[in-house]
Amino acid sequence: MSDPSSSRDKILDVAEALFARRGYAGVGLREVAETAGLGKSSLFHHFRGKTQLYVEVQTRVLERFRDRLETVLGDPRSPMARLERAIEVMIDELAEQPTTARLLLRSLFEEDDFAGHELPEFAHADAVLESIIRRVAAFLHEGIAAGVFRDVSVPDTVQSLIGAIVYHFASAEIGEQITGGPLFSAESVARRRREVIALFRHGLAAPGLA
Amino acid sequence: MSDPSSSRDKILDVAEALFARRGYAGVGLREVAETAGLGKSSLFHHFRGKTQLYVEVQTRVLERFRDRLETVLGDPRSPMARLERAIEVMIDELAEQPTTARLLLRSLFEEDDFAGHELPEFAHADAVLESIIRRVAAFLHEGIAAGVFRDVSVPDTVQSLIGAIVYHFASAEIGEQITGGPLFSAESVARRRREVIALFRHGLAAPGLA
DNA sequence: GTCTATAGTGAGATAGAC
DNA sequence: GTCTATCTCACTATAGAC
Repeated sequence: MSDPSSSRDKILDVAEALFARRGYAGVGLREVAETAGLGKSSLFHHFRGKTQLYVEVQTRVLERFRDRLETVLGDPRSPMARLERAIEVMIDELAEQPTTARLLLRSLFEEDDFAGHELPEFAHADAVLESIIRRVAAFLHEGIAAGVFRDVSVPDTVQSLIGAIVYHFASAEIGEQITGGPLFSAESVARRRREVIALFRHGLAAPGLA
Repeated sequence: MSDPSSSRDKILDVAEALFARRGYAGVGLREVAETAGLGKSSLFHHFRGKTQLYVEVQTRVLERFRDRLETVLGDPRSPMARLERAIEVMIDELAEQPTTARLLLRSLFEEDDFAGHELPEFAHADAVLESIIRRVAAFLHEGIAAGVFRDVSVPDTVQSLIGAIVYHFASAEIGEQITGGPLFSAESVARRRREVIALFRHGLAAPGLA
């Protein structure tokens, strides 16, 4: 979370927490403003409107995620070692910031929820998301070409990774009901890392390379 | 989808489609009523309010899902064969009704979005969801005890299954961007079935039983 | 069982003083 | 850069005629 020295950053931080919990339509600007310690009208000095605020929140989250993923997928290890490190890094990123997974999941399936598709900021957020997806897909193709991974469908594997990693940390109350404990405790996160890595290591490994 | 002979069913069908796309807060009763061919006030003759309507929509979806899952997990085959059939059945259920996955995913991480936790209908919907989760967890425990599955964390595996199956069909526009084609076409669904089954067959199999 | 009319509230957004 | 005041609109819900 950025240093909320300026009002702008404070608003973004507050809006991130609220949008993550209740989504675009479920949050009112009055609540954002009051939580940030401002009057409602002051928001419009910093953002052109609700949709722009939402898109900027999403963009911050997507860029944070992309930056951490970029560094780990680019290093010169074996595909399997990089897969495991990438899963670790993504899980750690989502575990450190409980709002991230929910916002990410919302950005993945909520496109209909708000009107902002025409904003220039929306195009940028979309480009960041697309670059993340392309980066992961390219990495999987490498691993298949190297004979380390099975000849899986890359798009389906991307979807399964998103499902296993992002959904879990977005699932909140239900996730805690399923796991029978907190999602974000150190031991719960460590177990999730182990389990997801094991699932995909066994699930993707080329035959004979188990 | 039920036969919309009665106004009540028609309203439920319309509300299901709208809530799936835009969530609880994103849908207004005016739009529901008009799409169903009624005046806004007529909704209140059939439902006590917006939250009850939403919970009934969710309940219908959850019960449909539970019923199909129940039959396949109970049959007397090997755990691995049942796992594969269960994945097939769940995917087919989500593929036949494009609204189902989105509503299911919303019910899994949107608990904060609306106030209806005190409704008696909510308790029932919650019980259905819990029974689905318990049923899957019990099945995984059986397979581990039989030595067919690795000694995985059952809750984490439940979460990974939900992620891989439900998220994919809820991902809509982004999912189509990732896969480069429609999510609900026959070939896309068939590929998803193959890929998810393969991932979990290899990912869960006990060593030496690949 | 559906309608019109309306109450009552809160939303997003704007104008303009300070 | 923040505020008060206000506009306009949509929302959930209710009352009561037909």
